Amino acid sequence: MTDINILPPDSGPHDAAETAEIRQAIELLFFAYRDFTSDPDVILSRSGYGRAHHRILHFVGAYPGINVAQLLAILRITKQSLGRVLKQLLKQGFVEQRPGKHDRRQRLLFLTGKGREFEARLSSPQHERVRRAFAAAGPDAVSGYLQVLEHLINESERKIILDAIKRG
Amino acid sequence: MTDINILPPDSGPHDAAETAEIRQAIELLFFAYRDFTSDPDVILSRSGYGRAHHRILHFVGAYPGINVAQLLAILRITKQSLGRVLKQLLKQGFVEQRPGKHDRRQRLLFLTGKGREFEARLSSPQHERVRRAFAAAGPDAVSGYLQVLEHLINESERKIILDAIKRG
DNA sequence: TATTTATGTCAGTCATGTTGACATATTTCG
DNA sequence: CGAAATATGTCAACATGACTGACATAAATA
Repeated sequence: MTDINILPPDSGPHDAAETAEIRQAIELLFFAYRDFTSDPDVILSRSGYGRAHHRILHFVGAYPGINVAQLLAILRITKQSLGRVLKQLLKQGFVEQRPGKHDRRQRLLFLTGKGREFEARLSSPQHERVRRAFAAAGPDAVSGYLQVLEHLINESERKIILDAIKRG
Repeated sequence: MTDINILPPDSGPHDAAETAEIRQAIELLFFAYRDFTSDPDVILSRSGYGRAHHRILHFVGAYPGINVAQLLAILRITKQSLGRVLKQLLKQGFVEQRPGKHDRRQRLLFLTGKGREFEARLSSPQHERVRRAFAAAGPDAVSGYLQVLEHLINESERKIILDAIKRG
């Protein structure tokens, strides 16, 4: 037992206390996201739609005139997956398509009045949750929150996404 | 046209600029979570497992001796859903069960050595992502980030969850 | 004109969630 | 002690939303 135990045991490439902090932060993100996404689910399941519908409604609402390829890139799903859900939203009159001005192969997507109404109803409990959390945590905390989220995004796409979000 | 247009148009119960800020924050959370969860997917799909397996491995690893009911409450799924995935993890020797000391009906869950190893491999890219984001954003931002996440959690369970996370 | 691109669609499969019903062991209550 | 409640497991059927692979059409581009 001639060890000189200055460092804590099992201190690998990363500090153990720091690792615990990271684990806690990961769990916090899990729980926050779990509750955050549960808000629209109540309304959705009563209406016979799912989260996939909400995601489409959100991004078409936020970026009117978005095309199919862009939507696919955002959602990271295949066109077959998107197609099934989007077809329903078109048929129900929540979303409409117009051919692109410059490229007439493209189908630009827009929410109809009915679509905007439904999207707002789905989003409102989520908006309220975020609004309350921001108010409770205060502006400095919000700023830090946004900074960390930005850095969690893949660096390769970070700039493009941030630009799009701010313009949207 | 005798309107006195002092307020911006369509200013409902909430300020329009604030609403835009909330929408941006929601999208940022979506993109951050999307990329955050994509990390283990690469390893998982190569191994023939899914996110459901990872979630179980994470929480059993973080809370050794957790029982089935607690795990169900955290994941918010039915015991049938949990059962299917947990059964595989037991059979593959990643998780083991021991009867509860006080209540022998309970099955307390633990990771095996093999399970700890696999969990660490799955989590490491996620940990690295968070670690880098925290380092880039700085300690004050991290503190704000955590504060906001806490307030996004349902208020009714917030205290219990936070206590559990900090003890875990 | 030939090729590439943007989109749509058919068919089959998989992962993971759901509900409902029922079984077993154990604890707790009257 | 015996009855009821609890913790867990399991069977079956079904829904949602992912996936792959193949193929079709219209429009842009080389």
